[in-house]
Amino acid sequence: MNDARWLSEHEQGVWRRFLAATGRVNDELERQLQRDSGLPHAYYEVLVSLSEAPDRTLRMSELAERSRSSRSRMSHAVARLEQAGLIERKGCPSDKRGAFAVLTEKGYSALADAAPGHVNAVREVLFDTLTPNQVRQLGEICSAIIDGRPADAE
Amino acid sequence: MNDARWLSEHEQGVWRRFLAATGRVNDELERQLQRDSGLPHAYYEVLVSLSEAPDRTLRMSELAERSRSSRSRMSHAVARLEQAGLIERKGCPSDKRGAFAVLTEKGYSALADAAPGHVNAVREVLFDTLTPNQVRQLGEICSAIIDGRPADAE
DNA sequence: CCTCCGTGGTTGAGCGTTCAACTACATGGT
DNA sequence: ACCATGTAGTTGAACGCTCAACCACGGAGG
Repeated sequence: MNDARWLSEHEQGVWRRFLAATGRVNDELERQLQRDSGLPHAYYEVLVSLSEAPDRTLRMSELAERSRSSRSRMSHAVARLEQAGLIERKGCPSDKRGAFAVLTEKGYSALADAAPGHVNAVREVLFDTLTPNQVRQLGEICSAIIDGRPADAE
Repeated sequence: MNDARWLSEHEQGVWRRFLAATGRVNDELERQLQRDSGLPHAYYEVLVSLSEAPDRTLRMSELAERSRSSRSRMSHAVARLEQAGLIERKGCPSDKRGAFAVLTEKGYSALADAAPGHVNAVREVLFDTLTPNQVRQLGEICSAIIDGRPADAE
């Protein structure tokens, strides 16, 4: 068990705190949303994506991309949200394989009801605990991770 | 939909990148571990906790705490890992309600086999993309989030 | 001793995610 | 026109997590 580039003591500390911190953020959000709106965070984000799209409508694959989700997952999710009346499916005339997901009125108000509590939870668990400088740093760190290569930061 | 402390443009950008970045890290690790070892990341961490404990043994509740997990989840997890032969359960003589989880030899070698690839994945997705300064910043940010209150950082 | 409550841990149902098929349609080449 | 290949989306089974209920034991008070 000693033939690889192990983490230094410091790196290991950061890594464990990273897991603890991101775990805490996720758990907090998940519990808050589930408790107050009966929605998993992933489904909440689907509603957000649709609410921001023109005509509150998106292709399934667009929706999957924006939620960084697989097509399969989105299929299941939309099925569930449809049966809850928050989304409707519509076929695509120009490409008969395609399908649109449309946010219903009920879906929009569910989102509007859920949003304030959600934003509040995000503030409490993240932004209220960080200095403005740390928020900026976190933004750059996340950009670097997303891009998957070193970013030029101070 | 306008009666709460909404996020500023900048905060929203950071928040979305935060979700994308942490999602990416999680997905990457989950896939790598599942592919190369057939273990979910959560189960891998259980093995790590046990491997670091004296006699490679821990009480169920200790194990749950260290993995920031519920007792129920740990019960299911240990059941699964036991049936895979990586862990054994032992009763506690002094408190007949209690139960110990013990890492087996097979469990230890499964961990030893999985560790290098895992560490490598952690490096690739996180530490290789950040400057040393950013790593330090990330550590402090995570500490602040864990503590749930502002930390005094530069 | 007995009762009451708190604790350690397990169980089962319900749900979301994953993975590997699978259907249906589009598109390019011959 | 035909076939191959690729793309859009769905489906079902397996699995992990959550939640509420539950069992078994320990400890304190009467």
